[in-house]
Amino acid sequence: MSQHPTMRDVAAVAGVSLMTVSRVVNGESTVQPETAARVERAIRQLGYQRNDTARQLRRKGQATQTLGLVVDDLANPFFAALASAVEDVARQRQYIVLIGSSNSDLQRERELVAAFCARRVDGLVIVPAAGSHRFLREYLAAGTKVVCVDRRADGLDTDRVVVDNRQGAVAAVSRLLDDGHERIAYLGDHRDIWTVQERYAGYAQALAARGVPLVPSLIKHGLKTRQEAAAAAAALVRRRLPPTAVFASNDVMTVGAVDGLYGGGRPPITIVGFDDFALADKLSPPVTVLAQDPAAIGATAAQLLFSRISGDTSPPREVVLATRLVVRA
Amino acid sequence: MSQHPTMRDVAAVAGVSLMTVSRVVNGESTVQPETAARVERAIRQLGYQRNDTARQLRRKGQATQTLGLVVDDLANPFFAALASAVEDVARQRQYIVLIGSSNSDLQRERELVAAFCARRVDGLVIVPAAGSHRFLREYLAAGTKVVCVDRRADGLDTDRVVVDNRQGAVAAVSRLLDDGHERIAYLGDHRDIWTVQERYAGYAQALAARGVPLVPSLIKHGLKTRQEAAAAAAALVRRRLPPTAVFASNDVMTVGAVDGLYGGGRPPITIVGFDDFALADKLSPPVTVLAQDPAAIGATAAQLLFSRISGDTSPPREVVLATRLVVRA
DNA sequence: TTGAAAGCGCTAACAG
DNA sequence: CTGTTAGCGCTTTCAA
Repeated sequence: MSQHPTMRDVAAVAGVSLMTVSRVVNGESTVQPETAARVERAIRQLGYQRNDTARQLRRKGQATQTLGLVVDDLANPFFAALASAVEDVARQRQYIVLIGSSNSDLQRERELVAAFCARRVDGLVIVPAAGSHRFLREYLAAGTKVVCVDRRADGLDTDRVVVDNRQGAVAAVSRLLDDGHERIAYLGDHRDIWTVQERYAGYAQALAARGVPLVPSLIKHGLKTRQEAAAAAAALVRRRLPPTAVFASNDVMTVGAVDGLYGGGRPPITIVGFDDFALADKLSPPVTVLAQDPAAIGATAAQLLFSRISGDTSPPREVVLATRLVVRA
Repeated sequence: MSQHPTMRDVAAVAGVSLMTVSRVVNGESTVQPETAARVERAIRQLGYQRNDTARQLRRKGQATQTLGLVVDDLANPFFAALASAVEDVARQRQYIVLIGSSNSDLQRERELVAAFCARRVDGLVIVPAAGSHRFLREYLAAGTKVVCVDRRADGLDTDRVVVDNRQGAVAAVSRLLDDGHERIAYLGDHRDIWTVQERYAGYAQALAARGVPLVPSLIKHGLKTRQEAAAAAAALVRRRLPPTAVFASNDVMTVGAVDGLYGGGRPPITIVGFDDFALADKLSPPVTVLAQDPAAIGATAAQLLFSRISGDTSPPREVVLATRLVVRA
């Protein structure tokens, strides 16, 4: 329960000056082996561990070797995979990662960003919540690098890594139309989220391209949880004229749709969902999905961030990764 | 791209002393409103943001309000849910979280712990990798609080939160025996992981209790990935005398077993797995599981850690959470 | 090869 | 109410 010993303590025990301890701790070779050995003995004896925060303070202008990562919801496997990839890349550069979930709450996101920047992170990877991100400008102005992932940030032009949500949704819904479906329902999260907007736009665009009218009663926006999606899906099949297919705009919606539509002896309704998920191929019938690669998104974002930290000052870039329609019939 | 302005800069602009700026920044009410307003104007003008690392340095003996979290693999939904719960609890206490994955590598775990402690985290939540954790003693001695989760740490007596793995495995396998199974295969990860040991022990114990002999060729240890588990499962059914059931010792094994055993028109083999997973109930046949509550594990661990950080010095506690056998026939 | 002095950005403890 | 002084643990700079 003793406090942390300091270099001064080590110096006293080893009978040298504080500077000599500093040199040994930092592996400088200008210390006489004998002296270094005495210092190292003292270090072990006292259990000395360098205080990196104090170190960073003095080494001004130096990187803190810390990244901040703000995802929407870490418990969601999509964001978990993304976060894991960011951490992997960070590890290779000897960086450590501060993490937090915004839970789609802009205020919470701001608090996390503020807390991370107060700790002087070198860069931020952010899955932006809905709402204006002008507040980030002051951090950018102070030199903090920012890369947005998965979604575009409103009111801010930074590097970002996204997938082609609209084109993906068009492909998925077109496929359903090709297969003869006409009453295709839509299940989606709140439309203030950029990806949700794009995917819904793709849904509408694909229908319009074939002259199929949008049927408001087949369209459910604002679903936040698997349970809500399941309830919405179950309600759809109880209609006099149920849909023959459902387009689910993310993994939570898809799994919810499976909950609501599979089992119970009903003839299953075809589901196509954005985001791949484990065992989608083992359901009966299997679920066709638009697969993204969250690990690739995270890794790309982290690499982009490191190139900025290393001094790249070229104009903001947008990297658009493709989605892959995984047809499972 | 300007550097971060300091309190000194703000003071100069506002025409006050540095201390007055400090007082305003920290919301002390002893500053005359007019002066405070001038300072706040200067803060906005310069885009000043308090440097919390410098702050912590001076406020000695104070908490850094930072937690370190080391999981095995953040991309695994189980650990992601656990991590998310830790972060939730931390948020409520105004703490932020440093995170890292050990990928079952003790060396990597040590590096993460060292990096986190060098940043002077107040406490650590660790999913310990296999191997001796005596190295943690020096951090404990320095006052860092540690709670282990999911697994016991070899050679270290700290607070920990685990589930009753052995009893759970006994319950699961006994259930299979009750249903008339006798040739029950086992698929598991490397036995140097504590949970794996315990679950295998439970498997063996349940068989022994009924006088069913262990059949070495039905037992596959050391499987690390879903693919390896799938291959092992597929190999089992190609035997002359295939097992009639499989006990999968974690979610990766279970999903791999589903990969290897479901579909293809074969009569499916009964699977019982440790860890629940999404849509286990929607497979045909559905998969019976031993459900854990990773969020509860993480939240409990974080709460335990905070009680230690708050000064609780009672002897180390072990919290054992129950598993729940979710029978899906 | 080693050490002394100065100071990173901030706050505690006092003065005024 | 405001300012001055000292110093957190460390590194930079310069001197011995």
